[in-house]
Amino acid sequence: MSETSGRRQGGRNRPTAWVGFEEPAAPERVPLTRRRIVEAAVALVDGDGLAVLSFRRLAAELAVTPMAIYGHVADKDQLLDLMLDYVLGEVDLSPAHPEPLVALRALILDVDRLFERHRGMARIYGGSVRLGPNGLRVIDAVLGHLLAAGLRPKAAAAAFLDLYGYTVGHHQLGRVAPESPGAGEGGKASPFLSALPAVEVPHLARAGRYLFSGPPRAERFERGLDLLLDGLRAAMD
Amino acid sequence: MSETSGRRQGGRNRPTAWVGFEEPAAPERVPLTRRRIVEAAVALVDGDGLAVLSFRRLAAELAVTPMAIYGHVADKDQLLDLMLDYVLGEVDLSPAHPEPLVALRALILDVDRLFERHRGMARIYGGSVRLGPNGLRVIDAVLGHLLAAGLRPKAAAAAFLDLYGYTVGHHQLGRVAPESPGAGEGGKASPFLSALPAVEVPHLARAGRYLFSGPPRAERFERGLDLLLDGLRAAMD
DNA sequence: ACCTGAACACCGTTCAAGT
DNA sequence: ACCTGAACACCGTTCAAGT
Repeated sequence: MSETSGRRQGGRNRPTAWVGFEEPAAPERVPLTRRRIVEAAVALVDGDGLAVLSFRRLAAELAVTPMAIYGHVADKDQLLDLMLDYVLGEVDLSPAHPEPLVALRALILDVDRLFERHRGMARIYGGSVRLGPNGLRVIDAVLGHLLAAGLRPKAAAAAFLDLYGYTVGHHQLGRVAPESPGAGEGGKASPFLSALPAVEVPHLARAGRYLFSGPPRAERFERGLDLLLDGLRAAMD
Repeated sequence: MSETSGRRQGGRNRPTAWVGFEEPAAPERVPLTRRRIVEAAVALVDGDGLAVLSFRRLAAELAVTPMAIYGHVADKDQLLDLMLDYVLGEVDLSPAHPEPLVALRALILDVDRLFERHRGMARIYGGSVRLGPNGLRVIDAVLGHLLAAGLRPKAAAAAFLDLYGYTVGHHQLGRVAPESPGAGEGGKASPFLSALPAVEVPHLARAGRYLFSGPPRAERFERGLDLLLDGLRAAMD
């Protein structure tokens, strides 16, 4: 249905004849770079979801043959790694607060907003991911705050996994919504809240409507994050 | 390489001649049912990972044409929904303890063990999921314990999402490991811990080795779960 | 009613060739 | 050095046909 979108730029079918009327020396053909590929891929996923990302679609977007991409990226797995590291470069790592756990809170919330901006990117963690420089810097910053708060290295590593796992998981479950349009990536709705058998699932009938109709996901994330941080603080004493 | 595995049962090439020597009335052709399809799909994913699940491969495993599956399952999305609900039926919902939060802890740990048994199944939550009866029963049980602990419906719904999001997220990040064989689904290693630039990421250099070489994932999960539950308890007073 | 076979519109990726 | 074109071995899914 949207298979012509790659040709919309019109950079492909330039005139063949008309000698003397060509463009002066305009670089019609922008050189393909790894950065251009990754940026186009992220934009594609931001717009239409991770499911539509393919070398062929991406190549069309770049007005290039699918095989041209292989000159700059080894395979699709590496492309996903590069995309993840590219968006992780947007995280603000400057410590915004002298109190380590408060600075950490701000950092994690920034990561949360990142995955809110780039929906579908959190799903990449579902596969096996090779971390790049930006990913390493984010981990390092989180560990830095945890160590500064007084945690021993082993406890800091465990806390990082808890916090980051919670963040990634929240972005997968937080998008499962019933009947709200455009909730699922493919627009698929899950209308399970309508006509619930109250006899079989009485508690769901009571509290179920707050599962998805409550406060927005980002706010719910912040509440759960505070649970984890409070637990961390309590465990330190 | 393993493309012949579907024919190993030998149910396909029965003798055509030899009249009078046929099997008496043995039902050589086991009828295809939705249950058989879902069980085979779960077994396939348990063995080789979610990536190898295809209607064609599944059909080979069942000694059937790919199209035969469509008689019992609408499409691949529905198959994933059915698989998830099938394994969620293995969760023990009986309250093992009079104290609600202790019973809840046991329940969540049982879900964790479930995703440990069926690796790759937690990844299904990355897409849009329609919940089945078993999935609803699990949510209902979690909400029941939270309500019994004294949480108001709205707070119980929020706590469910925190706990379940943490569980699913932990099963995705917890499998990202460097260089350990068979860690990633495709066996892909991520050797980032070797030769880390200590100047750029000093905290990672200090605590990074505990990220993956520490206690096993299940134990780390339990520690993080207690953080959440302690935070819940503290927030109730 | 249930399964098959051929076909369509896609994939990632390899190989040999073009400029 | 960088891009193209054709081809291979896969996908999910539709359609028309078999029994």
